[in-house]
Amino acid sequence: VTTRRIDRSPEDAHEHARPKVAVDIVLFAREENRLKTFLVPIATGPVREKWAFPGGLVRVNELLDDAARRELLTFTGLRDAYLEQLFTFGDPSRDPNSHVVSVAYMALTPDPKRISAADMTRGRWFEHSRLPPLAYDHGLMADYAIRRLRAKLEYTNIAFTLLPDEFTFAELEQLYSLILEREIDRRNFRRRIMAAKILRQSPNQRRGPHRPARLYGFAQHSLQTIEML
Amino acid sequence: VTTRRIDRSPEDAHEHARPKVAVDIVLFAREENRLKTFLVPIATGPVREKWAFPGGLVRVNELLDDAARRELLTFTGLRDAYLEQLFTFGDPSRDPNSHVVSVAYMALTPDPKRISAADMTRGRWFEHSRLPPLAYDHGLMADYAIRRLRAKLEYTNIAFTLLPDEFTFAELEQLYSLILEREIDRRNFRRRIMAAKILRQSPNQRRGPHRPARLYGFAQHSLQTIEML
DNA sequence: CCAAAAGTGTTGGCTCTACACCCATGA
DNA sequence: TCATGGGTGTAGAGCCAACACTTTTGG
Repeated sequence: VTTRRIDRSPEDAHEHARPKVAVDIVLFAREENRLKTFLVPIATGPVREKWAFPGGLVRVNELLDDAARRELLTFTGLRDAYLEQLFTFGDPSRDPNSHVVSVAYMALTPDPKRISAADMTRGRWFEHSRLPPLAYDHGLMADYAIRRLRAKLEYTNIAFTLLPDEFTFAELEQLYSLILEREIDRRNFRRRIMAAKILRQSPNQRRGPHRPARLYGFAQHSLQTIEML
Repeated sequence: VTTRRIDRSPEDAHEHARPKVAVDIVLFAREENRLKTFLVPIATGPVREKWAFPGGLVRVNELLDDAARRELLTFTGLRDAYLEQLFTFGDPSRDPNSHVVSVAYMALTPDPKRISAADMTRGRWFEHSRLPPLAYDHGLMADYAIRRLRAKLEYTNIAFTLLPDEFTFAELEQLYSLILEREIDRRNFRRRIMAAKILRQSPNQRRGPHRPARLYGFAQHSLQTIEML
């Protein structure tokens, strides 16, 4: 009888002959009405001169989510970004150095500015539509992440992770338009968002050289699944 | 003899202190108009007396998909099931023996009977709605898999992986009804499936003590994304 | 001729899309 | 008073859900 997962294989005789486990984090934020992604330069090795998402090896007895949070903190100083597992990339040739299985995460933060100057020396923001050459298979990860983000915008309240506590309807609409890369009808959009009941209205207003805008916040800061577009 | 049944800190603190990588496969098939899942008994160790999905460690320089195919072949003899990565489970406590990060896959096959008698000694089919106690976090995997399958039934032609080359419309409808656990209106269903243009009509018929049924097959045996329910 | 499953259309309600003008404010 | 962005309603089209009877065969 074949039993499960008892370490019998020849590889296991020598302990190092196992794939390593890493996490990589595709961090998105909205800045200057652009969708941006945080990248770190690779200084040495076969893929130097390229950029990569923040990431690193998972430690023994560490949760995957914790490893992702730890690496994100290390590279950006962010402590409370939204995190979501995307996909696991395991092609042995994805990293020319050794066989690394990488669990890709998407991270979303409302304030890219919170990354301190010190942390900014470790990497920088790029406009998502104009990424530099990426190391490993990080181009695949970028594609996967943006597709997931687009999909979730349409059927969840995930936008709360990318907006500050208070924002105008126009800002919410711009966020959608930006990420989905299409124009959005203001009236239909407002009607649907209101029907979804995911916003609370704030007593405050945003003022400017024009009619003041009402401010809103998300009613819940946890992911809700609701058909909205 | 099992190596490293319990690999604990003294050794793990050093260079071998890395999580292992495994794959686990949630295999679904339709049999006797029930949705069934293949499980393997755990013979020994802390979780004996429980059942688990087929799976095992990923080898160095092996693709994740290849590892999943290999383990599926080992446990079931199936060579050409549909395979799709689901999610990666990495809680260090999920396996009491050691820290194993497991990449869960969903597998789908049209003919559960193809599993030979020899392979059936390694495990057996269970009705998905009546699973025995599962080892590790395989209950989570089962949930994740069925949710993914339900979702994909609604917006892809994934049903081709669970049906033989030719089938009647009633069989297709039963498959949907079975997995989605709800009744389906025959007329509306037929209209939508036809509108999606995913079927080719066969010249053959299925006969019985009643009006013969036209046979159909899927036009493409590759995954297509098309809104269909 | 009976039992059993296969096959087929229509209607009303609802949802979605397209579309343009007035409002409130600061300068 | 003007420039700027904020806020609002409606009508027509298309889509979807609900619903029941006739057909074809084998026994």
